[in-house]
Amino acid sequence: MRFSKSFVKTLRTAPKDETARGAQFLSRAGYVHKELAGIYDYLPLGLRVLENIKAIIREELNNIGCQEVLMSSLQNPEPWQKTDRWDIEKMDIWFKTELAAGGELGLAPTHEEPITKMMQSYISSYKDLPVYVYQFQTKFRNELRAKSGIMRTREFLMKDLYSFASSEDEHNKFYHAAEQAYKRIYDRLGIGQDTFQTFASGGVFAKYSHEFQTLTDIGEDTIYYNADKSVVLNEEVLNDEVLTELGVQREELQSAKAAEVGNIFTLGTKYSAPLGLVFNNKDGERKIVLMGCYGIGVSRVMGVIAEKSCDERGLVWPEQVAPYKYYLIGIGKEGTKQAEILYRDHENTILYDDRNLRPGEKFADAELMGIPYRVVISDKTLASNQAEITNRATGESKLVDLNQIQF
RNA sequence: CGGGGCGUAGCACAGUUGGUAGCGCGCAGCGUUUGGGACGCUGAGGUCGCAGGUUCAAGUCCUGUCGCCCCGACCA
Repeated sequence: MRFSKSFVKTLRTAPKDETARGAQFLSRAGYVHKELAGIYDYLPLGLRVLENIKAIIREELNNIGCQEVLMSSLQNPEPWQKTDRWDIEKMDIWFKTELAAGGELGLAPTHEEPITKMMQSYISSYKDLPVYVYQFQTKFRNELRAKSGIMRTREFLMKDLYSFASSEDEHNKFYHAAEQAYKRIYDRLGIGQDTFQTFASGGVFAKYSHEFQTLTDIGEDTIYYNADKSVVLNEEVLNDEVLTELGVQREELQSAKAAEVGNIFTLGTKYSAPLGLVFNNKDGERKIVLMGCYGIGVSRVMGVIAEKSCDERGLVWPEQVAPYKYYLIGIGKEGTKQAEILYRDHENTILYDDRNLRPGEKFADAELMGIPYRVVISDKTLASNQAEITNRATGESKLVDLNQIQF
């Protein structure tokens, strides 16, 4: 991308309605634009980050046999009434709307009910199982209080995956595969080091669920963990019974703030029973399908990465999620000429700052945006036919021969 | 939803006892600059969140309403 053609501008001061550091940088660097509290637009750079995160998730899920779909955002109340979740008393985060012709509709807060109903059309035999279906989809949740930029919002992008199995064995096998896939995903997103699979409340379906919690001061959850972090649990399940079950003492555990970046649940027949998702087994008996659900808040993950990967000057994206790998600056007449040539061959990986500005402003924006490598070509570097490459994370610079730069 | 703070130009802010709105950044033009947000001159940009009310006169006072931030509660 040519910076001069971008409609987005960077800001020198942070909008006063953002207080989280990562959120301030995302606004200042032009990744997102705020519409309302908890409601954001993703600008070209922000969209590229989201797409990079999605690509990693998609790859890992496809690898364990999942199939991608895209379901509707407008939802039929009927299956929700059957599971008793349509009532605002039962689910207080509903956004509801209505049809011009009469009748209510819901704006997708999640998709257990619709997908269970949808799968009725396709599952009728044990031969159809197991099956794993996921999507990247916008969810709407009428949160009482949105906060921390894109970390807790009323409209957000979520990857939700649902598994359908014919037996507990089959279910457990996939549940485990999903755990492993999640770990690989967080590793590839650059937050694996600080992300822990955590025992959490099972909500209404099961005794426990597993959350994936990433350490960050801005997180809303408090997690407790032992010395080698082999046991990690959410504060909400910190009680004697659980401690005994996990075989740890309260005194061994220390606490930290963390943000939930994923959650996996065993649903059992919670939805398949009331909605009648059944299949015939080998003996011709009707059985209820066993389900699981597995979520990752894609936009929240982006917020968590931004929050964790930044310094006084701005963002520091991990290479795999960065919107561009290189930020190219040409200084001086000849430097600019060479930069143009370089850019033309690598338009998709280079953010080329071709604006008619002094170098200092370009350096500042390169750092604010957090592009992993800054490439500078100037008379100074051209004297030896080289370019200077600076690593955003480490600050280290090195000179590389122009014809040897690997893009 | 309880408590606290706040809405004035794209962003950040000032605006005295009520007297008809200002600074910085950014933006436009010209010129000088060009390896760390440079400078000079000129200029554009506001129904002061919205709606009522009080007053000769409201950014300022009153009522209502919408929205924003923080703490807490809540969070399949």
